[in-house]
Amino acid sequence: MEMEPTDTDRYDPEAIEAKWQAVWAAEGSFTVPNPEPGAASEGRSTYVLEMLPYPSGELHMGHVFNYTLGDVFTHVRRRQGYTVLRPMGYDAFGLNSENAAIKEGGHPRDITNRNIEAIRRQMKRMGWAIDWSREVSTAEPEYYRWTQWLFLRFYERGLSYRREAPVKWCPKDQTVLANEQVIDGRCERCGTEVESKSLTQWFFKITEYADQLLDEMEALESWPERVLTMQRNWIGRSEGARVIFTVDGSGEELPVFTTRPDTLFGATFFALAPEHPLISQLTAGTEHEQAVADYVRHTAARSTVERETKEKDGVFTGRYAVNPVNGEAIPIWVADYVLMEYGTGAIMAVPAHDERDHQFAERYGLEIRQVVAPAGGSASADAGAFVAHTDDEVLVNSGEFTGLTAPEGKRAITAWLDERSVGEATIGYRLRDWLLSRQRYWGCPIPVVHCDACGVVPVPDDQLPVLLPEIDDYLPKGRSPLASAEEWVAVACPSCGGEGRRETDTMDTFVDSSWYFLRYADARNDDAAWDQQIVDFWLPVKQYIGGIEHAVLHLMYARFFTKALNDMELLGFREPFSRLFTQGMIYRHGAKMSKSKGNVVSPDEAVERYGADALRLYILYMGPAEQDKEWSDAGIEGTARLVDRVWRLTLEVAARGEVDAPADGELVRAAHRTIDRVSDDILRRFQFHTPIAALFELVNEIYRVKDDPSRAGEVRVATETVLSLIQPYAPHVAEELWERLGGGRLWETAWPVADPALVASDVVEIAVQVNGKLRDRLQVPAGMAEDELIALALGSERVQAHLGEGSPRRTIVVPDRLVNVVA
RNA sequence: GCCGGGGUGGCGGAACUGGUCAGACGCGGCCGGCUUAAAACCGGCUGUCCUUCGGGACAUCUGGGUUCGACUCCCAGCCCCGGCACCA
Repeated sequence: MEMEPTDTDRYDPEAIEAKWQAVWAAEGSFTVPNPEPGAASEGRSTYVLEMLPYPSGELHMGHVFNYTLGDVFTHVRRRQGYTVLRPMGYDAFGLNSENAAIKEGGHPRDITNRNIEAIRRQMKRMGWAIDWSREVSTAEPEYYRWTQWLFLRFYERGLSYRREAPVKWCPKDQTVLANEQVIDGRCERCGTEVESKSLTQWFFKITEYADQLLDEMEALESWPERVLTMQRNWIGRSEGARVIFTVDGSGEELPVFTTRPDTLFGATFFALAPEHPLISQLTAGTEHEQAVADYVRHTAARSTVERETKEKDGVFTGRYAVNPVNGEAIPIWVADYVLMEYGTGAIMAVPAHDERDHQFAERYGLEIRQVVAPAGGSASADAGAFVAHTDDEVLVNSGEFTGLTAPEGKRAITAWLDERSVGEATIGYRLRDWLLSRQRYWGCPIPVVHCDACGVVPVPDDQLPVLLPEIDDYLPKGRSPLASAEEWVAVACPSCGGEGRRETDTMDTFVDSSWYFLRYADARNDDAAWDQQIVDFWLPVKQYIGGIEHAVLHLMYARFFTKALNDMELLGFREPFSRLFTQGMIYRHGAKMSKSKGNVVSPDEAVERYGADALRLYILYMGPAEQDKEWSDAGIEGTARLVDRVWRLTLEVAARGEVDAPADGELVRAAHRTIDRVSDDILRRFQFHTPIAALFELVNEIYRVKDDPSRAGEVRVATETVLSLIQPYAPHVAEELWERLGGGRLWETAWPVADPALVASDVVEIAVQVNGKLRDRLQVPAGMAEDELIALALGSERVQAHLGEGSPRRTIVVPDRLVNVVA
């Protein structure tokens, strides 16, 4: 008679997950102590880090993916005997959280704290092995005190400064944005078209590190090529020359930047950006003054997007610039395709060799003079700008430089200019300084005081933190809401004691997240941002995991911070993240999961339905971690089935107790091969989906023979292997079943190592090919000699059938793998 | 335009340094078992075409090439994705 299954026999994820989560919490299982002073960071300690979440809502599947990936890696490393620092925190300040608060109606602090609680609960429900003793929130004074302290260190070194500059303004968010936060002329967060304004703002001098950010990429292991490319593109280094033209008549200098000094003899006009400060002076009192002023005004009224898309236009100033290389005076125009932000805001225009200059010259009938020609060719009739450049092109119509190749010409002309102090080799960058101030409430206050007598005065370290004042009306209104906290703003000048006013702008959230990975190492330090010995022990982060969307923003800012702090001798390393892994995004029904599209599957929903373990397995099984993936509701049922199969299998094995059957055989060999595959995939290849396929295979194999009593010993060994290998992916069910099998704490056991003798097989299958086509397969003992293999292969009937008459011309043997007979 | 990454069944993908019918594993589909029945579960089949059922031919975006042997290497092209872009 079949017995009714009892409750403890049925797989109940909710109950066992709650049980083990409680055990881990009670025992502080994943808490990692700081090292003893003087401990070397070499050897068996490591730092695994995933990008911290914004608490602007609940966790979504992208987070589940990110943190499960890190969790699997962490478990394996810990079981290999490594001490793994694996902390968690919340990027709690900033537009994300503040906008969430505005939407929900409430104070940002309350909404943020509520979201943090929800996220923490979700994280615990997923069973991630996090060291909760190091949890930080960037919006707490214990944290942002040190953000302010760091700002002051940058300020002391001239790496943060204030200046008036044209800046990008988001009219919806009512705040300025960093260049990195403007995508296609729109606000990165809300998609609103940004405007241009001239404002006095705070900047970090990241441009000073442009070359180091490029050159020190060499030190980065296994950063994805696309991330490095994006950073290179963003920094936009280009080598060229600074050439000093002069205003005809006044002699005033008009420097330009060009990457093509070899085309200097082809400059037929000169152009200034409409914002160029010299324009009014050049035209003052001339007949052109009115027309030029009108043009400048018109251009200013155009949006950035309009200016970029319409046909280039401009206006003549009536003045001329003198070309230093030949003394020629060329007309100075004002043209809207010249950008004030790049180079010097002025260009020498070479219509024959630049597409844009060519268009402009055509439109206004300006001279086009070819000075570079293809090798062996000569100056051709005008047929558009000749911009192709290969190294064998030669200079023509270029005075004493005629006949040189283009690269030679570049060097020679630059050297000629340099000798006469009218130019020099120089490098241009696309990268601009990082605009860090924001006219919003929910951020870290900038710790300076403005004093009429003393100017900008830093708040002394011992007066930190400058607490963010509690105000009711925090809504953005164009100037910082902090300005309305009058009692807070009014403060004695730390320098002279006179009347001072606090800075009312707050910092960009990316400042908070540019150093959080340092704080984790020494999260509870009340005396310093960190103890350098401790930070140097854990860091750099050995494995960083996060979304591709931070390829330029966060990842470049954090690199900049680390380099600057290293230069201040606060850190012993120059790159924060040795290895980086960027995960793909999760889609459903072909679109990114989002509330507005109604295609969201919440982690809570999936956990309730299938359990955290099935979700953890599925999220990693979907496909290669670095690619975008499509969520499938049916797909998760596959891994839920796997968990259930393992559950039923183990209970059967446990019910049998000890068995007499031998604990070796083909199934044990299969188990050892699986150990090899799983370890190699995770540790060497950083691949997380194929190990699950390997586990599916092993479980399938066990199921095929599990009812054969003579194999009960093998079945037990293989089942234990499955539990051990699945533990990083499905820690709750693995732990529960391990306990039921009579084991101790599975998460504390050593990660299994395959026995090489069991991985290798004594019988191998040899492929026999004729002319590269497979015709037969032979089972032979491993290590068979080549001539024996050839003899066997030639003896095969199938081979003979395809060989026909005559003897083979050649045979190729790959030991233990194949024989190829060439007829 | 410049830079980077890709293109494999109905779908997600596997094949790691060129070497066993390319397509593991999962999803979906088909068939069978169990069941009064259904679900669940268990087992089998599932690239295309031909077949005398032994097998054979074709097949990893397209076209060439290297090689005994190519998803993998080389050349040319097409397509998709990402970054940068009036950047001088």
